[in-house]
Amino acid sequence: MAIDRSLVAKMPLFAGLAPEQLDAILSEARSARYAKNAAIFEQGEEAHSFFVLLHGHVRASKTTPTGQQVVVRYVTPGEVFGVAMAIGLSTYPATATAVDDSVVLAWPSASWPRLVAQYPSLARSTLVTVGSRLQESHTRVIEMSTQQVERRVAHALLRLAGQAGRKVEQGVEIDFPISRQDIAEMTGTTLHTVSRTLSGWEQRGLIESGRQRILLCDPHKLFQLAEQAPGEA
Amino acid sequence: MAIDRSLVAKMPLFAGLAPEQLDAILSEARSARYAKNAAIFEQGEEAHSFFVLLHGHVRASKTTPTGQQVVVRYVTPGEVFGVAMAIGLSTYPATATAVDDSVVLAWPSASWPRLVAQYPSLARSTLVTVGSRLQESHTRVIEMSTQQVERRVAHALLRLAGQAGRKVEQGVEIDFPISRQDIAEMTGTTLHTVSRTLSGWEQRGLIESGRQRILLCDPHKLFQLAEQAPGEA
DNA sequence: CGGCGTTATTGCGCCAGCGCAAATTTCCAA
DNA sequence: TTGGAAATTTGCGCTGGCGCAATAACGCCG
Repeated sequence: MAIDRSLVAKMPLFAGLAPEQLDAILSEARSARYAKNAAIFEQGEEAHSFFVLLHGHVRASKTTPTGQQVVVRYVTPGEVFGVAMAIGLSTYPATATAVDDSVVLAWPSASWPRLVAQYPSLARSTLVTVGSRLQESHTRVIEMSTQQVERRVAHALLRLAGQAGRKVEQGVEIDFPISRQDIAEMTGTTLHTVSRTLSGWEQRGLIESGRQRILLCDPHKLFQLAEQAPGEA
Repeated sequence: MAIDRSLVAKMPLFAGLAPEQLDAILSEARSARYAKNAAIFEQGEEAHSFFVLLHGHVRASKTTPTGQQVVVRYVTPGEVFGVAMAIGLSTYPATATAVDDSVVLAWPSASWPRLVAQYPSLARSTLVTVGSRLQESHTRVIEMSTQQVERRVAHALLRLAGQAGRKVEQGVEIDFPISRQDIAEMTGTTLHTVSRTLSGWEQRGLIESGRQRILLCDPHKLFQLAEQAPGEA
């Protein structure tokens, strides 16, 4: 069963490849479907494959030795993930979980060296991808170093809305199930504090939320909140 | 003035290159010396060059719009830095400052696309480098999310000692000038808290410190401190 | 050798946000 | 429809560590 070229032609990873080259690469992939909450791979496991997300949403998270979890990022369709081999790791540094029913393409990690040798643009675009994740991670470090919780949560919501926001009548809704706990693990706080923060915003009409569901009603006000200096309340 | 191949032959960036290839690459580099506290490049500036550090130590830091600084990392000899172009940026995302008299090799960023096309192993090794920095950054996010200040500072010191530790009679000394403020900016705290923490350790004989100087007398105890669960005091 | 700027130390008060715990709501499966 | 698990909300008390401010030590340079 061949995979349709049009599904992936516009992905950054495959930029600069001729249609035949793309077909050749795709012919080596298998596609797989993961149900909501299914694990795609686990932290520490042998990195047998790398992936491109076609449909759905995937959470990448790390667990500390004491069992605490931290969400590294959410993967949106079109992104690569699990590229451990490319960055010199033989095991996955994080756990990938489908947060929604998801469809992926998968290649054996063992094919990576040959693929990059054959198609140098793969190395270039992967470098750009990893580089931008490094920037994001630095941004997160800076936020955690210099901002208090409310602003961090605001930033996190706006980022999620930008990556996976679905426009609806009353605003922008985050297009996959996400809990208070998840947001806490993204922002370095506790689900209690996130709950309190969101409750406050809901009362002020900035958001509307429910079980694993968040709708941004007033992204602009939220943005002001995220950017405002500590003094100006 | 040709640059001696032996200086750089063992660097990961140049792994897998033949001696002639190495010479060809080096022939395009210029070397430069920066005095202590000199800026090598500034955040936001056009990314004209990328660098390899030959000697000395360089601090990479980011400044927030409100003027707060965060230390991204310390560069040790043999490492590349300023590879903005390779990760798709046209300006430097951080400021690089020599913390000691330092010597670098520099290539024009404009040469990067040609160099990687010519020597694909450059892309591969840069990908590994950027990937490992991503891991480090994630580690830092996790530490800031889950550990309290004392453990974070302990981790930071141990990491610095590993990268730039100089064995002396009484222990391991960090081999470049570093202030309490610097450590605060690495760990997401304030210089006051760092000072108090280090004072405490000094009284317990774990370290010895002075102006911009830190000596680890008992790295093992420090390690226990860094790894111990919050409960076990 | 003395003055000055930088860096480090330390005391004190305060508060953002954590930890605990209990109640409540929502969803799902049987 | 009902039972139960998971997610969320909220109150309360406490504390780690920040902010401020004053002092002290260090090193450089004239």
